[in-house]
Amino acid sequence: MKPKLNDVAQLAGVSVTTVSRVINDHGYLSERTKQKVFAAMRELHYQPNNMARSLQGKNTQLVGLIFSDISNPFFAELVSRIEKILFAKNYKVILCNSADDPQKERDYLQMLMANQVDGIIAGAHNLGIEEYKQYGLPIISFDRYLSDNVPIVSSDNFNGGWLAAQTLQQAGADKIAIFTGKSHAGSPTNGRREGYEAYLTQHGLTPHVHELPFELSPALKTMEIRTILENHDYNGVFCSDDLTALLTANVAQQLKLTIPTELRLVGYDGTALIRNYHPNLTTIEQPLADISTLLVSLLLQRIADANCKLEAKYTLPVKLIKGTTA
Amino acid sequence: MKPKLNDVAQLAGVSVTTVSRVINDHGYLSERTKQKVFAAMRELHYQPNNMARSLQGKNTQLVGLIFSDISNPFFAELVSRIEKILFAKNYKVILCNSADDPQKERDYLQMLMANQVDGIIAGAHNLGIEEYKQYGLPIISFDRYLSDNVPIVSSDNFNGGWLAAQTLQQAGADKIAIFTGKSHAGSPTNGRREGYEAYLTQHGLTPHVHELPFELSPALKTMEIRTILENHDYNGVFCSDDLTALLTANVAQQLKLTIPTELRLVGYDGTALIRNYHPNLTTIEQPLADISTLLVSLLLQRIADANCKLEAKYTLPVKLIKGTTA
DNA sequence: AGTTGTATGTCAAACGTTTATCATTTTTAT
DNA sequence: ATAAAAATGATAAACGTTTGACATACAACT
Repeated sequence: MKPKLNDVAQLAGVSVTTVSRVINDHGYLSERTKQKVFAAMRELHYQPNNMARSLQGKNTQLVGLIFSDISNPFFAELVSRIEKILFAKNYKVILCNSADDPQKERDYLQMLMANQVDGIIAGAHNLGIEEYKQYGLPIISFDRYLSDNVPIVSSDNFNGGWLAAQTLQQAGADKIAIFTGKSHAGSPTNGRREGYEAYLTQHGLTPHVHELPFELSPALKTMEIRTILENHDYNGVFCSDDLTALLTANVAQQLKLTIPTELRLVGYDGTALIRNYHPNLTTIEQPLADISTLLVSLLLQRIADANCKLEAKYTLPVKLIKGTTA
Repeated sequence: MKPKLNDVAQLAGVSVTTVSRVINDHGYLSERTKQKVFAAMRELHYQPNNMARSLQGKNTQLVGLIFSDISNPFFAELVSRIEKILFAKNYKVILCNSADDPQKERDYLQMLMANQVDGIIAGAHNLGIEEYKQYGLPIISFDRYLSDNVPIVSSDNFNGGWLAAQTLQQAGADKIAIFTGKSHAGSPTNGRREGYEAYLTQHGLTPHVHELPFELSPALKTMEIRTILENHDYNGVFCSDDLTALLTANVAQQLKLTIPTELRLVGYDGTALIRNYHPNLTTIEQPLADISTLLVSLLLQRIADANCKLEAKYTLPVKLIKGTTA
């Protein structure tokens, strides 16, 4: 069987109390006993049982991460960063792919509660989850409204949309469309569209909004995009995420539209993946490092003090990544 | 405070024993009491404390996932799939990004032990982790040798390399290089190189092996590739992963090498991401769905019966995805 | 009538750890 | 030598749940 506190105590020739004191650095302890105990722990490969510890009242040092799907590179990078930061602070991460399914999201919430997580970072795309309120658990949200007392961290979507439109115009485009996700209240892509629209109308251009349902498969999305590009003579397109921008670039190639002379293209997100493997793509970069750091930092504050006052919304600046597509 | 078993019992007007019986479906129970208890649980938003349950002997239903870095799309997709399958089977996932750092990997192992996970699926890239042996925990490995009693699931790397070489030759290439990771014993990319070499030598061609250190940044890798392509007149390149293939394609474009007429290109992995967003890339697809299913299935077998006999190695077939680059 | 099966209850031990209390011993300082 | 401080131990309660032992009650069969 696995070694337990008692076994360590026996091997070290001390009492359980002392071993526990050593582990928790509690009360008076001589250097000599500490060493004896550590030696015994090493020899037995002893690992304190976290279940028992947290039953006692200790934190579980577990954090739940709810995102729609980490096979999306944007979330993959975000989750990867968050995990790294949390691990460095001695927290572990329980991963939840909600797949944008409200029921799954609810199930995940239940499960995380049952596992006594110390807090949750959520960045899924569903809305109307009333449940987030009732659990008196520290929660921080990424780029999405969950409930009144849940702080939101996001990048400056409005300015991002504005910047994208500006970039397209300054690159010579004057018939500029936006390809974005279905807009429901609270969705982050709304801000991007609004920024885009604001820039265009302020500069005497007409916005052309095309909503591509988020859940569409890439193949279907490609078809839609092809139809759109064939039936309008846009010379500039702002895609509200980089993956859609890639699809658009593919379609442009099929249609023999040269980029950027005939069609200018701007994406959104600017993950490391895109910057590294598609350096040509002009895009709006979300500051993923800062976002991750802030998300974690806010969560830990809430965990340390459940009532600590936090802002309702934290907006981080975006950055234009100038490629060759616009 | 959070509701506990006792509160549910009081509200339902039954004993704690009965509530516990309902939850665990244990012993005789009338439909009426069951309903009463469920109603009370719902009303209180009761969630059994998993810490207490597992202390008492129940499984934690937690599985540790150790991968080098999920910001790599290949691992992102793999982890995403594994998580989905496990969630459907009522398991939760603790995510570990080992970053190919043996010390981090050791720390993660310790942590997972401390959290009483029921098992581990590991697909990191380090070797020589003796620790995997001593923990008497069900472990399944993806594409990597860990220890004698740890079953390995992998795709048919040798055949993949063979197929890639064959595809390049049949597309008209006769000076065919391979860009692969540093080869250390046990690394999966070795098989791919061996398959490539075997095909070439058997067909009277000379293998040209270029090892690009795995940890090189994409920018440095790009420089390396550029140097290589400038100094040799290869007309076919097999990259042992798709991301390197993308870099190679970028470099080819810079050097005005047309693909596939002047340079033929084959990648490896064939994630959904690549298939969806780079449908042109000819690549060798690893069966990620089958791999995930098998990894989980083997792990659950081991969890159910720690001594169940499993094969040392499970090799799944790969598939050529014919694009336009070779 | 007695037997059996079903349904519930009471009680207490157990899981592995933490922590408080009280007691005791050893060390150090004066 | 004496007091104070430091180091350890023994004991037990607590965390929330499961589970077994045992008791009781009521129904439905013979």
